[in-house]
Amino acid sequence: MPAQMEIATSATALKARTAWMADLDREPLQMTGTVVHVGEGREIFAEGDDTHLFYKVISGVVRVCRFLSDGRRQIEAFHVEGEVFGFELGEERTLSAEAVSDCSLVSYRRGHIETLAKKDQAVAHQLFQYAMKNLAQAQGHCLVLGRRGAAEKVASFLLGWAQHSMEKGVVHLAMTRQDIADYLGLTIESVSRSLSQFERDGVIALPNARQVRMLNTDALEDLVA
Amino acid sequence: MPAQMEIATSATALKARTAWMADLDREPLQMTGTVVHVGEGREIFAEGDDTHLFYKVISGVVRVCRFLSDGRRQIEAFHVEGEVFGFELGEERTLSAEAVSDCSLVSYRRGHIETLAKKDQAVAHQLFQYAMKNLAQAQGHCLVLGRRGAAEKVASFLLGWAQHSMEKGVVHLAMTRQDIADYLGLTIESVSRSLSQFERDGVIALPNARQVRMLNTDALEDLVA
DNA sequence: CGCTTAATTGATCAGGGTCAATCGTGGTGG
DNA sequence: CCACCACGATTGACCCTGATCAATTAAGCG
Repeated sequence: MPAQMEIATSATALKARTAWMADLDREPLQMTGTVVHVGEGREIFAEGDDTHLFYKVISGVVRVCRFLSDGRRQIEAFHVEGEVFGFELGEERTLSAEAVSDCSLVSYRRGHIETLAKKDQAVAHQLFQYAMKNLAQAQGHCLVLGRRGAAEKVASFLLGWAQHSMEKGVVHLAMTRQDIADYLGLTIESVSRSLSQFERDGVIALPNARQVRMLNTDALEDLVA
Repeated sequence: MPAQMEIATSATALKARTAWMADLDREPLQMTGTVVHVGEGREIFAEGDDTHLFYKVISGVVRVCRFLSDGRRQIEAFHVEGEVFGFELGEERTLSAEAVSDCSLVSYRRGHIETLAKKDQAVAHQLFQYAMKNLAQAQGHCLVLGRRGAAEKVASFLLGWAQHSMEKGVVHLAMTRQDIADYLGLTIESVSRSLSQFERDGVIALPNARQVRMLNTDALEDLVA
């Protein structure tokens, strides 16, 4: 368990109705977790770690990834508020996770939740839903990775990310170009070039590297087809 | 529901201890399914279909895939004996499935199983396990798709497939080159060239297009790293 | 105000896509 | 039984996209 994660307070002690508790009634996991804060770039867990904890994102963005022996990195998924990540079948992790931005998470004890799930079918159902959500995400990711063109991939990523973090037509990218590249199986240069090209085509505007104004969503959707 | 699937017999009526029932005791889904046979190349379900059925493979190989509007196909996964496929979150399927070879499957009614799962935690747990298995598979697939080289991808596929169907050092490929290509995000030609190169390098032998004799597994594993 | 790191842009190159021809094999029908 | 056909697989030639290498710009931050 990484030292850089600071335990803020037990979730059970939290009285304030914060965002992650917004749907209390439909959230059987509510009372069982511990809130932790993780600074930008910090490790949440690493390949080879024990799998006895898993997490739910309260705020911030998390990347889950795998490293190849030659140093390349494949980002499996970005996780945002409300999403659960970090459960695996085996005892030992095959993936690692880091905070893309400062994050607040709830950590759950796997064994504890499994015990709960045995008694309470609502917990079991919730767990299953989270697993399925992640599965659907991974399958969508496969589709993007299988796509031929770099522009297609970047467009696909933009549209997907826009669904999370668009505000008045402006998407805030929490992650670096390198993160995007590692997510899409491209190089940083290809990502940059695709974005520049979109801007030249008047499809997006880039007020700064982290802000994308969506000018012509349809054009992107045509690309993704 | 495709007409080409012929219902053989209710699973509950099956007395013979066939392979798919081998681990009866650990299989809470055992008594609830219907056995169907699907001929090679036949559709099992299509994008847009209802999700009220899901399946378990008794024998044969199934491909689960998605079609892009321009006709390209991304194969999400190949499923073999013992694997479960075809459950999705929504009411409507986002994926289609076809028989790569003649298949025997058990189909389960989603609603029925969900009712069971509410009463029997063992069923719920089993379902969760299957979902997680598919998740792990999809994540592994992402890793392969993200890889740079064609040879790396093909090597990775061969090693993965060998774990299912190797027999005395010979792997039988149930699928065509096109299937492999669509699974790996390559063209048929690139797959063929990679295999030919492996053969020239003495890493494999290709007695015929569907048989691969593994001569130097280590060399392949080095490629995949 | 420099220093550091991220991002963009340009030039070149190689891997894989594309197009096309050939080979091989299994199935069918004369 | 064999000839032919159809389809999958292989091989070759060429081209294009994206990787690589390198230089420049931009943006935080002490």
